[in-house]
Amino acid sequence: MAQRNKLKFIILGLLSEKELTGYDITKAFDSDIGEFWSANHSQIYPLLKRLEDDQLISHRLTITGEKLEKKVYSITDQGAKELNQWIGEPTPALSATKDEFILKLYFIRKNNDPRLAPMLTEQLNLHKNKLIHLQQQMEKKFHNQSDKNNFGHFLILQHAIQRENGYTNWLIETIQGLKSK
Amino acid sequence: MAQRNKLKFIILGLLSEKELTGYDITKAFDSDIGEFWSANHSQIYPLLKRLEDDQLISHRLTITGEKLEKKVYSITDQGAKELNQWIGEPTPALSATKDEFILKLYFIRKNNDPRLAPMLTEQLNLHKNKLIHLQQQMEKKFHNQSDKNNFGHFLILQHAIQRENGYTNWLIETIQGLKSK
DNA sequence: TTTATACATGTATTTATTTACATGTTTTAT
DNA sequence: ATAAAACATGTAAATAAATACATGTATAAA
Repeated sequence: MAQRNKLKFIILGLLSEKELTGYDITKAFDSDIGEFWSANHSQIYPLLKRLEDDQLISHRLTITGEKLEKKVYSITDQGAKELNQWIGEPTPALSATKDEFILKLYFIRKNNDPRLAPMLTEQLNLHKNKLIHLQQQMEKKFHNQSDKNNFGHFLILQHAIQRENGYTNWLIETIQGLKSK
Repeated sequence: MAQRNKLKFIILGLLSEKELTGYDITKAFDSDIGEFWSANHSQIYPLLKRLEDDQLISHRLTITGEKLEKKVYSITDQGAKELNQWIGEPTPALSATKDEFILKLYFIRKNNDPRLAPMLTEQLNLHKNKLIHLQQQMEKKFHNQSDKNNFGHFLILQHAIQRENGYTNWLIETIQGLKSK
């Protein structure tokens, strides 16, 4: 599904906290943001250029070592304005969660299909690992009390943990249900 | 995120149950399949043509009324083979769940941001309605005992209900948490 | 010291997806 | 009878996103 330019707002959002290079932004999708969005550097670099043309961000050059040039991007007032406008807008659409495993499951008609157990077990492993990873993130970033300056991040981590917990429980119960037949 | 041709398998999967027109397939995304995937007719019609070129499906013409032509598509043996191969393959990737609301939440830093309560309430309404809709679907399609010939569909409905239940509970608790401050 | 890995930034190509354009028929409600 | 809604099938254009191509630097490990 071609999203309506959410990536633009992700970049603005990341830059609203601190200045970053294109590489930093790319890396963000391997950690935090990666829990709920994905993007490649080949999409990010051209978009940075476009956002700068639109005066939503600007950059300055720095040199690392002898000659490695970095473009460090910052958000402009106009960029911050657009970001906050987007956040404040209603979010009425509940987009379909495109989960390939669920899709495959839909086309399995019989409860004695021999592929069911291995499929469910594979997913259980994946979601268990994801849950562990999320719990570690939570521990690492919000150990005892919640960081007052990243409340949204705390909430989405909490939500993701809750979701993966539910997912694994459903998988476990479904696997149990298969065995008792 | 441009998916790796999942739509192809959705079409094959739908046709593996019964023959359908392009219009029928388009409609499927408004109901069942729509819970976890989306597609427009402008994507479906050209793909039907391509799948027929690849001999995974075939069609016959029928006339409704005086002259309304319909192309009724069926899956071929080769198509069924590819479908089952896909279902049997591992599904190792856990794709990011692209949820615009969660994205916005991530960029809210302060727990006293005035936008939080209305945002959470809006989502609570959406997810409550979705939950009700899913429960109605479950009641309608699998009333007393589960249909033995649509076990996968039963499972994904169960999973979706579980997920929306968790989502609404999390929203309710988060809204409660905001008030007690 | 050399090698692997991470840092850093781009472009090109292909594919996926959305929105809009375009046309006509049949059925149902008024 | 007529109008609205649903049925039915396409194409065009724009945007989003993935994969592959392309190049070079800095740092950490062996």
